Amino acid sequence: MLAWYDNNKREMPWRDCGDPYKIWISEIMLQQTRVDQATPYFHRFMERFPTVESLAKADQQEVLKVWEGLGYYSRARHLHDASKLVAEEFDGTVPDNWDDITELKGVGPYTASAILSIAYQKQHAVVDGNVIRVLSRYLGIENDVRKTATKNAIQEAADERIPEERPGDFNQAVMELGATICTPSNPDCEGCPLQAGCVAYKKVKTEEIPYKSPAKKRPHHQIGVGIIMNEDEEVLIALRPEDAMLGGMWEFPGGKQEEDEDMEETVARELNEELGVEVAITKPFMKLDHAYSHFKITMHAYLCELENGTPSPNTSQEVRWISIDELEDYPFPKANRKLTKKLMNIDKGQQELEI
DNA sequence: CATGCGTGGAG
DNA sequence: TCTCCAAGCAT
Repeated sequence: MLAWYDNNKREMPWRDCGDPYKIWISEIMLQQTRVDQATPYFHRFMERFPTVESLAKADQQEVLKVWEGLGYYSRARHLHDASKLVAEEFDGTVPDNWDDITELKGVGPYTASAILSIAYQKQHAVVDGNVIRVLSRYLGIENDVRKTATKNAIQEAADERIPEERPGDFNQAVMELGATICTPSNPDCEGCPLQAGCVAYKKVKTEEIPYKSPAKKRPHHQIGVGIIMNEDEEVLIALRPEDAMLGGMWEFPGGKQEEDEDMEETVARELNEELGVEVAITKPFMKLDHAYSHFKITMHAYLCELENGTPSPNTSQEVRWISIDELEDYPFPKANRKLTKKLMNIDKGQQELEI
């Protein structure tokens, strides 16, 4: 296993650096995220926040701005909170033991094991999606891997096999094998160093194992959004509640279409509920599809004008009028970012025409 | 213990 | 276009 890894390991941001802070950041970013997607974010993050102290001193908005586009934004908020704990309670050093490190927000069994084994050579086995796939096939575990009980059994099996020597490399080897050889479909069994002892291979069951019960279908919602523009060509944006989905990110106000309601009515109603104002719809601006983790939307955005009232943050932390130029300075989630990009492109085009 | 949380790439 | 899935965690 280790010999295979030494000959086949890919370039990893944390490899050979041994810096617990870098490994911590990497592992948080890699939760539910592919290496290729996280890598550029890792480099930008380290450039902006090179030390625990620099991260602990930063504003949450700065952290979320660097995280923008990576998703699962609670990871960024929890990481930021945890950096303050490390700075204040652990002398700026990432803890090197289970009890302390699992006190950090966002650090669960996987991340704790990864940091302790890779940064500190401690004997803790990681269990992630790759390990679940490799071990379920290798051991012939046919139970539903969505179940907690099955994952617990795999954790036990991994704990029994984590070696005293090079535990971090062993963990990375299993994950790497899962990412490159023991893939979900069409695994490369002929190139696999574990073929001889693999139950799934012997039983010709690599397609049946791991067994996963069917996922629930994601509902599809129609969302109406209002881009309110004032005489100074500023637009109104709202800061989402801390503990909500996309918490701490900015957005254009809006919400779900209700039955017997056309989309312009939806926008007017939502803006009235969220801001306490009356608006007039100026014209349709953009329609786009987007998929979140557990539902899908079609977003219908309209340009609006304020007719009555002063916007107040009824359902948000804060509302703010900003110029089109400033939109890029604020952290927006993906769907809203598509709207700001179009606004910025139009704005730029007009300026060029005026010149 | 089950469910809610983003996004982008692959098939 | 659609579904699945990827180095999980908090609640």
